[in-house]
Amino acid sequence: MNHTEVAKVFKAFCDSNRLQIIESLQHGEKCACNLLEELQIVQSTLSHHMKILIESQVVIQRRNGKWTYYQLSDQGFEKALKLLSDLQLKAADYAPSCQCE
Amino acid sequence: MNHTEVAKVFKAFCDSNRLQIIESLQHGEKCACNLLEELQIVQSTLSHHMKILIESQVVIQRRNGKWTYYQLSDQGFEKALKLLSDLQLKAADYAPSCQCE
DNA sequence: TCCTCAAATCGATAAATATCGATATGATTG
DNA sequence: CAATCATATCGATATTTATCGATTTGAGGA
Repeated sequence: MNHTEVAKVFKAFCDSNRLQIIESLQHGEKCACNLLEELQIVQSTLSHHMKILIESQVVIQRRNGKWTYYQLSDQGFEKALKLLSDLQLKAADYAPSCQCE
Repeated sequence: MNHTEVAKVFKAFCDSNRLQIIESLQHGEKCACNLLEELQIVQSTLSHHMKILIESQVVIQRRNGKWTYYQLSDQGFEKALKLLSDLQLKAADYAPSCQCE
């Protein structure tokens, strides 16, 4: 996974509205209309954010007739958590400080 | 911690250059001059990214004379990991799907 | 004290992103 | 099939962010 793809995952958590959407989905599935009621944005803006959340894989969508339901993806979160912990300090092979001079 | 503050933490992981800096620091402390050699950016741009990384708390800096050293903060990463897992699905009190109709 | 050098800040510009209103798409209903 | 409704896409604009060159700041050394 290259840097651009990793960045795409964490982009999910870099916007206030997306964080609010994620929190709203913490307790289960919701349809777009419910999310729209809770947020101070119009429908096209919500659609934009949902697309980013789905691309980051932390949200999955399910269509039922003319309604679309969204829910958090445990798998997506595990993936993000793994990416994050992979970025952490590798204490085992800690190298000496650089010596500029 | 409000949404804007949470967003600030994850902003660290949303840019290719910052991800490269983090990876470069995985094996220990480095000074700005070393980072500058590795990246295809000028000094002022590096300084900009280091500021964002420090604000996100995943990097800490140490000044020694005229040199500045940067290293990853385990504490900062633990904080980010906790924030991320706190955003995850709360399976315990899973609510029924919304019923639009 | 003056000069040098590393890092931060400033100012300008380019690129990316968020937002909205309008329109298109695609499924359901009458 | 035509109308309706939920969602996606489009086009325009505003805001944010990344980037650079130039300047400032602040510590050391001559």
